[in-house]
Amino acid sequence: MRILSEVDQRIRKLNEMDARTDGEYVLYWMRWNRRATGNHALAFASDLANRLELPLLVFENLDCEDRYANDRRHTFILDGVAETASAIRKLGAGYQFHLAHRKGEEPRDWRHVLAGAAAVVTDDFPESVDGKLPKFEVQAFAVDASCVVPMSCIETRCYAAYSIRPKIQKLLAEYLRPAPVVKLRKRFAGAAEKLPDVALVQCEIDHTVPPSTTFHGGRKHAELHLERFLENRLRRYTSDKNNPSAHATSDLSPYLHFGFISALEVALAVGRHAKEHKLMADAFLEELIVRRELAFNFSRYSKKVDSLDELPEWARATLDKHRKDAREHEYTVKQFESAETYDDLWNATQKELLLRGKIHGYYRMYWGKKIIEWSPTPEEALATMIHLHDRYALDGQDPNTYGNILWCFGLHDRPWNERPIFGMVRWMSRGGMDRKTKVGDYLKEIEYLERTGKELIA
DNA sequence: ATCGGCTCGCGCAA
DNA sequence: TGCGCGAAGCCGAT
Repeated sequence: MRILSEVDQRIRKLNEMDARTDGEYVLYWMRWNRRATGNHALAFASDLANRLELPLLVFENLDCEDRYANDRRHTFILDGVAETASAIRKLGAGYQFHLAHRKGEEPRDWRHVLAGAAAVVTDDFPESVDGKLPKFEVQAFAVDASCVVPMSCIETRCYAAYSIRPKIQKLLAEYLRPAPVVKLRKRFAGAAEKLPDVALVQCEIDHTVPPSTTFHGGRKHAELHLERFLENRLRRYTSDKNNPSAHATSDLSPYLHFGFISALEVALAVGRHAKEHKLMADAFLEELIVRRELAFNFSRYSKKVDSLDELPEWARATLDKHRKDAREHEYTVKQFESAETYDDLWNATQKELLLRGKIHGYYRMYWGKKIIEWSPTPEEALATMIHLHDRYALDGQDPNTYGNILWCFGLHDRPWNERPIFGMVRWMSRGGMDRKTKVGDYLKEIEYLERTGKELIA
């Protein structure tokens, strides 16, 4: 009983319909949480299937609709499909995956799959990032399986970490527990459908962005990263997290973004190590939960996440006041994209994005601040950052990423000394990077990665 | 090396 | 109504 009430806050009815009595199964449309374990949406769908005495069918798909759809993201997603399929089928549910090859192509059998559903469950995600969900002609639910503390528990927009932190802390005891494991009572009948043969060349996507040199998709790789973090990195986390060449962070953001692993699963795993590394765990959980969920809160209460409109008033005013300030260096999107600035550290961070598909969190702040400094206007700087993330980052198009990018413009931050271009928005300098991080080691690492396509330290 | 000031406004105590 | 303090810093004074 407890479990159900606990799950309630995660569940949003998408309409007032009843389950269809002639339905053959409950359908879970897996979109943001591509995993078979630790998934509240899957758990709710399973529970619903049991209550209706029906089997469960999981439908996952990948289309070419995103204008930035490319080999990198497609590969990362497809890496995980066989694993997900086998794990879902082991639960006794059906699993279908559809890969669209053309833009505008409706998932094969989608109408047919929908027509057989007594009810539909899908992942809940902030609409400013997710877009509008289709109208379902059948009972439908959206479940928040992304946040540790469900987004709906925080009923106001929060202006900074300090305002969401106590709210989350208070609810953590209730929500920091594993997603329920639900045993399906009815097996999905019928032979397992063959997974699609993957021929990326045939997909109508951008083939000029190659797969990441470093990150492979799927549950197994997510778990390997988590294990490596717990074994080798967590104990150094607070001292080294802002020194990229020390590799003390989890590198889990691509896996969290595609839902191969959940923040809750990571938090619980870190919690089990917390006795030995209490302070480290606290610092990590602050970022994994408080700051990540502050970003979800921002997306949830924003109309647009890719604009400066939602910045605090002081930030918009101060950036506007300095709009016409002279730029000592100014670059075009193309120059940024191909890492052609005068600053070797900045160029290396951009190359990290081009090659690994992800920039270390600390250097990403520097990367963003410099794009503001070297762009003709704040609006163009924002557009450049979003373009580069959309195109190259495996953790792009995520509430967390929009939060990180807009932080560079003052979101969730406070004013500081007024200076050119930035006004009172916090500034970061190359001197600071040289002082606080081992820039030389990082440059070597990226140079090696660029030359060989391999990581210097495996 | 360390420290205070910078500057605004939310959120809570009173 | 007042007050403390804050998403990751910088700079200049000591």
